[in-house]
Amino acid sequence: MESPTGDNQIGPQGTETTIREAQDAFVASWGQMSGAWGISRTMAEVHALLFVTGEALNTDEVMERLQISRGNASMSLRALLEWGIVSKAHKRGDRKEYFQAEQDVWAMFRAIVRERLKREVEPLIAQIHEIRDLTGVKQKGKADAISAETHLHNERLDELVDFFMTVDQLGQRFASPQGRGLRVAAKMLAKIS
Amino acid sequence: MESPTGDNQIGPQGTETTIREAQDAFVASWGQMSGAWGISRTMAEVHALLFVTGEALNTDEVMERLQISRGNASMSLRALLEWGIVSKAHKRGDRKEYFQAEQDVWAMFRAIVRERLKREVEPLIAQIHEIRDLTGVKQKGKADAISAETHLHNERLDELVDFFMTVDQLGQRFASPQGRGLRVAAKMLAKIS
DNA sequence: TATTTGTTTCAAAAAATACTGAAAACAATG
DNA sequence: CATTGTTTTCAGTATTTTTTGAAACAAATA
Repeated sequence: MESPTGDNQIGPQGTETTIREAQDAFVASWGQMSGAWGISRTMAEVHALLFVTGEALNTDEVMERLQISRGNASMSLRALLEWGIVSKAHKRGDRKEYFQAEQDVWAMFRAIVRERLKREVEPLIAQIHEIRDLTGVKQKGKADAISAETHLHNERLDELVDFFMTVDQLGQRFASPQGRGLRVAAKMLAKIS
Repeated sequence: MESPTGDNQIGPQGTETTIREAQDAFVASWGQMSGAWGISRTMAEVHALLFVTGEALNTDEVMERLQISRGNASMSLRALLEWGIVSKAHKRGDRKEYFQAEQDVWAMFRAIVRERLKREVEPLIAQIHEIRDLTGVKQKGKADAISAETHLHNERLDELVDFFMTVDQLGQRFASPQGRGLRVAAKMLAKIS
């Protein structure tokens, strides 16, 4: 079939082809992980595309490159904006909106951690707290007539809440803008064998 | 309807009812998180049930309590065994297999981290490495005729691999049996404000 | 204000995923 | 090795999630 788009096939054809293949392979690879992270395949692929090209693309370019519908592209891009790992951009003399991915990998994962704490960990802590209160408020002093079974149940939930609160606090530190320094700390810590 | 099972309704009825409700609430709550973690709702619920009751239950008890089919229960339990957060147990004079959840919350998350590194992070590192090699092997010395675009592409993937390798190494330390000590370290680190 | 261009929404369709239930495989016991 | 009790498998079905595409909406232009 003939190419309907006037694609920029500058430079030696071999090189250009290879980079496009590498990009496509990355998009597919990133998309495969989507299931494990609780996001849709398309959302992961759109992010992968923006990240790996490093360019600011508009909705039509994303649709064309990933062969997806307009609605799907629109929703995926909006979700990525909400996650804070993609931002809007504009080009002079063009009314279309362009989208670009955060290029700093550490900044990108700080944003992801921030968002997952907010969406998953914190609501879970709140819920477990509520459930915990069903079987007696946490207070050492009260020598109430609590069955051994209830006591164990309470201890299990307390331990869980404690764990998630630690995760939340650690995550917050990592995710905060000041958390930048953690990049160095983490790499050092990881290396010590 | 009449209760077909001779359930152990020992103790004051009020107390027993409350703990059952708290357990059910926890099962539901834990089940809700399943989507975000890429596992099925049932698998999360089965784990929640075993964790929150602290008991060793057999397949029929799990089926009855969660109102799920035998096949579903069997597959969920096996998956949990593979994750290493549930183990088999046996009762004297009973041919059925019983299942119990890891009760130490930190040990449980060490197992989860270990498994997720193995299933998700490490394969991803391998894949990105392959993709990276499509556009030239990593070697500073080679003053090859590489386009600026390719150079940037390579840098992006290198940064990503580097990040995931750091995560993998940090995770391994946390997940290792020796990582036990990290529990204390993490709690301390989280508290410093 | 009408027109043109671009974006969002959402009901319906498609695709992916999870669940059931019954049969097969397996294991313990006499 | 036949019987009985238990677990696993898997084809078919049900449910949930994702995607499409067209209408509604919004913003800029003439």
